[in-house]
Amino acid sequence: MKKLSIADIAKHLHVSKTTVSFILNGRAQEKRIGREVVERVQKFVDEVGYKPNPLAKSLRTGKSNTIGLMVEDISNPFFASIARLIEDRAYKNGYKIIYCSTDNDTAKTRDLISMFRDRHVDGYIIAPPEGIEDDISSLVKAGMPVVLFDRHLPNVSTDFIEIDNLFSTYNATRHLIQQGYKKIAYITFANNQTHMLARLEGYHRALGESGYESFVKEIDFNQNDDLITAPIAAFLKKNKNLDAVFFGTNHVGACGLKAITELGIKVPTDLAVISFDDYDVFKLFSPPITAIAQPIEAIADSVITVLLNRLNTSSQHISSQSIILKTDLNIRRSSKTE
Amino acid sequence: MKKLSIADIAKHLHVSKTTVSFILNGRAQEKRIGREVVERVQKFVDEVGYKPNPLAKSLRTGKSNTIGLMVEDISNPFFASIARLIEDRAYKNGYKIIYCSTDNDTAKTRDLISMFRDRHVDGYIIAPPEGIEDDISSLVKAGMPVVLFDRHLPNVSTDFIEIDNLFSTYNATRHLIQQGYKKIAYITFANNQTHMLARLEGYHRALGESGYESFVKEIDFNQNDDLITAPIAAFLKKNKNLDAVFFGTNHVGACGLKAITELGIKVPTDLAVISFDDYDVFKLFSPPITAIAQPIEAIADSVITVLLNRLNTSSQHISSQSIILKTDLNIRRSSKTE
DNA sequence: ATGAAAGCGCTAACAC
DNA sequence: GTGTTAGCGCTTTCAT
Repeated sequence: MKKLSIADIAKHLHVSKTTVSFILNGRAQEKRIGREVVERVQKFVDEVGYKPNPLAKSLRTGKSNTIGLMVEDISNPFFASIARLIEDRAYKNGYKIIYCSTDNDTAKTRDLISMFRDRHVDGYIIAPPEGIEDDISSLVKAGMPVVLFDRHLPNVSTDFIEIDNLFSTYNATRHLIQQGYKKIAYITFANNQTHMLARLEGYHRALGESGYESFVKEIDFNQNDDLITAPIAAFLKKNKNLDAVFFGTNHVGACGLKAITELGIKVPTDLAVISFDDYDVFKLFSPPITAIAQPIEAIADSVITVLLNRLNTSSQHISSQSIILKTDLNIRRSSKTE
Repeated sequence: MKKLSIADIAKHLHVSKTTVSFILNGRAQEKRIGREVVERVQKFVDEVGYKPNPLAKSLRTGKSNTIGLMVEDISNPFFASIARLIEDRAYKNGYKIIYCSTDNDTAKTRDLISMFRDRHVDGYIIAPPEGIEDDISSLVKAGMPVVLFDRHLPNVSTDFIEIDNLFSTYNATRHLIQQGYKKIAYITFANNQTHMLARLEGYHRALGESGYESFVKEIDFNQNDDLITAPIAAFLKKNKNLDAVFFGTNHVGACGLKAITELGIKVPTDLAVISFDDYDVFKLFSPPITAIAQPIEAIADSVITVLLNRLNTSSQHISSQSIILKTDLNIRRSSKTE
């Protein structure tokens, strides 16, 4: 039983392909096609379960009903959760997602973008790595809907969704200070993108207000956890005078806890701990770790809403919009003195 | 600057589309096209960076170079990691992945399969939910390459990759028994699929050999963690006489630890703990949790190798193959008496 | 060894 | 209102 085409339907019903096509695309009314015909076509289509071939449709219309999603690493729970929510919303709106992990690697990302473009994706959702400005710009200039999230590119004018990174770390650092901690270190990935710079800035600002010294340790981004854990352990070992440590991402935080465990450091008596991103590990660690929770649902929702909006209204005249979302500081025992 | 088509190339070079097409598809030799022509075409194509439109190609050939990946939940670290590895390998082989989460929901999965089929995916990688036998069967009968993983469907003859579930739980339960534990509970999702039944069976077999009583608690699969944690907590509260507990999946394990923490149960003094699947949380919990680690890389590798193999050799005469992989029991402090 | 042309299944401009 | 038809960009048969 071969799959039937619109031509088969038309022939069987003794009407033309056009008529069927119009009806299927909901333009029957607009084209003033007779009720009776519309019903006959609808009925038959339902009966045989005919579905237009999306490939042919895409070739003809130039739209693929596909969204390209590029995250840092799909196996990172933060990105995986967001991907999950975006996926749901996209499918509900008739779009499918093709995704890939950039590893924060510019060259890889460039390849991936060109692959997406070859595949004729209709829109892009990207957590961009450094140095990818030009590629994104040319995408935008070509009229492609592009929504950035998690971070943005200052010189590229396109939609983006971010959280209030600066306030988040500022607020969390203030919390540590209020708890009486004075020697607060900040451990993070070496990264000069908006989100990480803002986080660092929030930390510095809070310390500055209290006239405290800052201790920053930057780790190179890496897929291998040992290469993250080891430098953290070394740093903590060398700086025994610290009384608190702030981890800049969930990944750094998880590796940091590994280092702390290995070194036998007691939390919070020896060292208070806060991490960016909330994560199973932080809730279950003993003591539970104070963490900055990003509003995953709200992020995913905003991202897809903004993108679908662009996709549907072909209106280029909406200039780019940015949405900044709030985070929650979940205070747990790792950062409390009493 | 419009994207050029094969016709543009042909016109520019004063050859026919056919010639260009043959050269691009590496059939120059076979078609005995002159070296000189081949080189000219190659050079020009490289120069202008021409890429054939995959949509048109797909429409014509019926192949989409797309693999459909269906997992239980892409935000589960186990599936996310596997997806990540499969993604890498697939891209390297010119395939793209479109994925979705089934939530172990048969109706949803059915819809998703039909969507994938409409999209003309070339092959399927599926962690199937219960009750989906017929749909998978008809896929297989239609000649589609389908690789199942994590679990399989006994009545469907297609390739699958699994781990040795029965031995894994048997072995881990034996370990608990050797450590002197006698009242060992097994907490798992209510599920009648091959992998979960085998795990349960391994547990029972080990207990049976020692003549110990079994205590099984089944939890309904759910997206909401609280609805998993609560019944576990209730179970543990009601059965204070237990001296060890075995969690059947990483998700149950993580929620179980939450329950244990909330109840203030001391591990392993009050209760020894083992979980299926290894996971950050288990390594960092204090004490670290003994866990059965699945060979993620090997699973992903086998899955994609088997599928690519099917995809390339159009040989239907390879009857279905199954691969069973070994797990590692990572013994940690949560299950040791001394 | 190379080219003309058919056709994959669909949409939409244009004719009637 | 409905039908005819020309493509979208590619592969491949068949003729030369």
